[in-house]
This record gives sequence, C-alpha cells and structure tokens, in this order.
Amino acid sequence: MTRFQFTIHARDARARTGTIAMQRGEIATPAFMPVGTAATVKAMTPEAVRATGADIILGNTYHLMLRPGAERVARLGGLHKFMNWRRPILTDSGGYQVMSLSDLRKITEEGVTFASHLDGSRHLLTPERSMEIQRLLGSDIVMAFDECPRADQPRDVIARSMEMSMRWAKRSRDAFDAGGEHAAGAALFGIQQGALDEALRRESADALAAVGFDGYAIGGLAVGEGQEAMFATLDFATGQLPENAPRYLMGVGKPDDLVGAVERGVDMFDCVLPSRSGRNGQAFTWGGPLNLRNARFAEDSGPLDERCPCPACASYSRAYLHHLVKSGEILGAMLMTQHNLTFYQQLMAGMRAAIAEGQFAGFAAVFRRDYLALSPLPVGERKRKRRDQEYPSLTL
RNA sequence: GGACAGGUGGCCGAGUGGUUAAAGGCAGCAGACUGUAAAUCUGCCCGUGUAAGCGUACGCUGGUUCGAAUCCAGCCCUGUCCA
Repeated sequence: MTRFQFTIHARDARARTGTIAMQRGEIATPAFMPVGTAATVKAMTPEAVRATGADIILGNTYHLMLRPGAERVARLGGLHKFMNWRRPILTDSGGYQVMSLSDLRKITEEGVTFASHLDGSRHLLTPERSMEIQRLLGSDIVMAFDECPRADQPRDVIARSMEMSMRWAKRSRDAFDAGGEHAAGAALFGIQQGALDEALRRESADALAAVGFDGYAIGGLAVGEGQEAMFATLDFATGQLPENAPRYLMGVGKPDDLVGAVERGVDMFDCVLPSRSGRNGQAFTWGGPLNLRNARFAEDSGPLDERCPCPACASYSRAYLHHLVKSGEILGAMLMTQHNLTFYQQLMAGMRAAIAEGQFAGFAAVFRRDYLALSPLPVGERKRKRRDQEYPSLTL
C-alpha cells in the first residue's frame, strides 16, 4: 500500500515534473488542485471536477468544522464518501482564515479563537485540534496549522509570526503522528512562512526540515505583494526547501503566476480564482482572461477558447455564455467554472509535457506571448491593445 | 358624463418651497477577485467638458414667489370605481 511517494520524472532547469503516489490515487505534478472549501467545488459535481483533469481537490478545516462539523462527517464515513470524491483530498488547516477572517479571531500561543462567521459561536483552533479535524475528515494531505500573516507587516511582526508557526508546525507533527491509522495512510505538509524576507524564509525552511514533513508548502504569498515580489521570493524560497519533497505554493494563482512559479521549482498549487472568477463571469483562455459580461461578446458565436476541450467550449458560444452570465443563470456559473478548471488543468498538463521534453522555456515563452502579449504597456493598455487586435471590428 | 387616485431621469420608485442634476432599486457600461464570510464587491450611469463650469430636466401651458419636481389655474393622459 502506497502511503505517500513523490517521484521526480524529469527536470528542466529549475522546473520538475513527477508523480505523487497515494492510497487514493496518483497526482501528476506540477499539479493544480481545485478548491472545494465546504465539501464542494462550487457549481461543479465531483464527476465534472474529475473530467477537467483534476487529481486532487482541497477541503477546509475551518469551514467544515463549523458546518457540518468534523465529527458528523466522520460518522457519515469521512469526507470522500460524504461528497463522493474518491481521489485524494488535501485539507487546509484553517491557517488562511487567521488572515481572511482577521476581524473575527484572537491569536494566542495556544491557538486561534474564531467567532464563527455563521453564528458567532466561539471555536478554538489549535494545531492539535486542526490535526484532529483533518483526521476526522479523512484528509489525504494534512496541512500543518499556521498563521498566514499579511505580507505588508513590519519585519519583526513577520518574524514573530513565523516563529510561532514553526512551533505550531512541530505541535502539528506530534499531534498528526498520534493519529494512529490515519497517520499511517495520510501525509503531512509543513508550511514555510517569512513573507518576502530571505533570511526569515531560510530560518523557516530549516525549522520545517528539522521536524520533517512529507511535503513543504510556501505560505504567505499572493497576499497583495504583487507578482514581481512573489517571484523574487520564490527565486530563493523553493531552493531553501528539501529537493526531494513536493513544494506547494499555497493559494496561487493566475495562469501566469503558475507558469512563473513552476519555472522556479514549484510542484503544487491551489487557488479559488478559476472557480470564483468563473462564477463572476471571467474566463481564462490561452489568449488571456475574458470578461464574459462585456457587451462585445453579445453576438460572438465562437467558443470561449478554440483549443479548449471542455464541454462549455465544445457546445456553447461566447454569446450564450454572455447571456447566461448577464442573466445570473446557474448554468453560466457551472459552464464557466467547468471551462476555467479545464483550462487550468490543460495549462498544467502542457507544462508537465514541456518539462518532460526539456522544452519548458519555449513553452513559457509562447504562453506569455499569447496570454500577456509582448507589449510592455501597463496592464490596462495591454488589455486594450489585445482586445483591439482580437476584435478589430468591435472596437469602440 | 361623474368620483377618487396618479403622471419624476431607459424602467420601478423616493421626494411635497431653497442644502435637488433630483434617495434607493433594476437595467446598462466597465473594473476587481490568488491556502473561498464571495453566483461577490467596486466605479460610471441627462448633454457637453480633462476639470471648474455651462446647458437642459420632474405630463403640457400659464401663474404665485427672491426661489417651484414641490403651491395655484387650465388643459392632456393613465388607473380604479360609479353611471
């Protein structure tokens, strides 16, 4: 029985492609993991999620703890059975909610007390309780409980936060290991912190390596610092982490973020963007993002993306999707999410193939040429220019 | 024919003498979204102008007033009810 095994098949400069083998299935890396916070990838059936090419999805400790409750999920046979996703599930520990719900929580060395965003009830999340919840859910990849701080904090705040997260990482390790049967079959990932600071990232990476984890996540990025700063951090952060374990960049990102991060040695990603943006009318394509609410799509009979194999592109026009999105129809959210998740998986598959063939640099260059355009114009100008090129007859 | 009620910006709808180019919602036009408090949020939305500003505007016409979407008169139109 395969508990957790990461095999690197090929390297191309700093990029790698490989396989994570687990009890519930294999994960091809670099991998993108759709986010299913509340035991559902919103607007998608699990069958449809799998059809996009996803090998693994996320669930969330904080949200499932509040509703329906980890103990209830356990009584119902675990998260996989509950939501009918039989492949691997990674559960975030609740660390992100320490930031995103910062108005509703209080942090101490012991842990974080949340006032539920649902009913105000108080819940103490500690490394130990987070491990217990993730065990009750039946998670395949358990994330250590951390504090994800905002990147714009002073260095000493970031340092203290990181140091506490490292103490919590050790507590997470100990609590996870006490998990008996679950611990024998699941994997535990530690999370590096330290914001944009190389020395703090180094310190964090060393602390995690000393404890020992199955995989290493890079946390605390894509929290408003901008792509340039994020890439500058990844330039040193991936190299600080163990070479033979998967590196997981949490919460990232936009398609061009993924390409740049894989280029810098990242193996795994998760992000709400393809699913949330899909619900909000934005489609990702090889030619860049499109806002399907825009009037220019009202009579565009072509598919979202010529090269996309998803059902939304095979059978429906931009005009129809424009109509569905403008009308607030549920089907619009479904088809847009289906497309975006498929596009993300196609992008990952393309990167994996390019790395295997030693052609990653060329792949990245072509991707950027089409997705971002060559022009060094500011984003707004660049978008306008691309639009003008793509739809000359509809330009106002 | 009569009695009530009412006619406000693309639509619905506040406003009953000055702080009103006129609340709010919808529609429309854009933008944002990165380990999901999100099928969400933000901006614009009479014309012209980069802007200050200027012009026009609350059914129509006239009147009262320093000042009218708001008060008065006549007319036109809509709804409900009675003949």
